[in-house]
Amino acid sequence: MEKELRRLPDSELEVMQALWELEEPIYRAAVEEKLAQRRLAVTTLLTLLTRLADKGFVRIEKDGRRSRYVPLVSRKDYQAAQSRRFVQQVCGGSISAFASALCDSGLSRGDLDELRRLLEEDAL
Amino acid sequence: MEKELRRLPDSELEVMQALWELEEPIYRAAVEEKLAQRRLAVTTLLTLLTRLADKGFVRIEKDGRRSRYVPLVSRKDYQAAQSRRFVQQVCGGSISAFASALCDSGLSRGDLDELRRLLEEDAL
DNA sequence: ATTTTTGTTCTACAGTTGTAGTATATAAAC
DNA sequence: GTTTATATACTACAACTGTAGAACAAAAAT
Repeated sequence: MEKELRRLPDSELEVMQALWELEEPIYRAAVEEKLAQRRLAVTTLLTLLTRLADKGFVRIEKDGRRSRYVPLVSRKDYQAAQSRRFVQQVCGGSISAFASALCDSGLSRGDLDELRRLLEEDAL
Repeated sequence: MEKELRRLPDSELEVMQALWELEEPIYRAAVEEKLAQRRLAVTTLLTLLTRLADKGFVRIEKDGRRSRYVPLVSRKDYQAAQSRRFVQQVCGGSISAFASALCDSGLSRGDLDELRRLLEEDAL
């Protein structure tokens, strides 16, 4: 959980999100379908998958003419690493700044309450 | 508070952080000093300030040969906007995912408790 | 007045990101 | 076996980012 995962660019993150939601084995077609609303050219998607592999987020396994895409970083680890980065970089490590930011972020009162409740639960 | 502020690249954000910590009027020398540990070439800093101006985050006012740099976006607004973006983009809008991410983020127990307390306070 | 310093603007350039066309290999259909 | 459809790899390219040297203007020093 303590890995220093680099922040992914938006387009690559979207692809990772798709991978995280799919069940292995994952082939290109499934990713494409999951990202249907994006309307990416097939080659664009393949480029992004290759870049994710270059960065160590995905392993590409050949399976005949096709490829299987295996996520190497878990969603959980990525989210945890980026949360840390966010508090550090955007809020200068200040928890109070972070709390105010959340309160002003446009999250609903309900969301904020839920967050508080979840933090409480976890504290036990 | 509801502005859609674009995410700044790391280097530009660092400069903004410096601007937010300084008191106006802000001249280049002060920013340079605040960022002393970065050891940027003067021209690099000036490039970043210009780019921030292009993006509407800073206004540059001529004062003889020198320039004053006036932040146009408040730290608070930026942090709020980026918090929203973070929950949406990284956590897919899921508060529970966000809460777990925070718990796994390496923030200390104390920090998490403080965050919960601050959210509670604000809820009143 | 000339040299030196200082402050900014221009130009530059490699690496990253967003996006996709072209080429190539191979499997499927005829 | 030749045509056709697929899947991936290679190439491309503009915009953005990180970083800074070169050019230029003006003020300060001599």
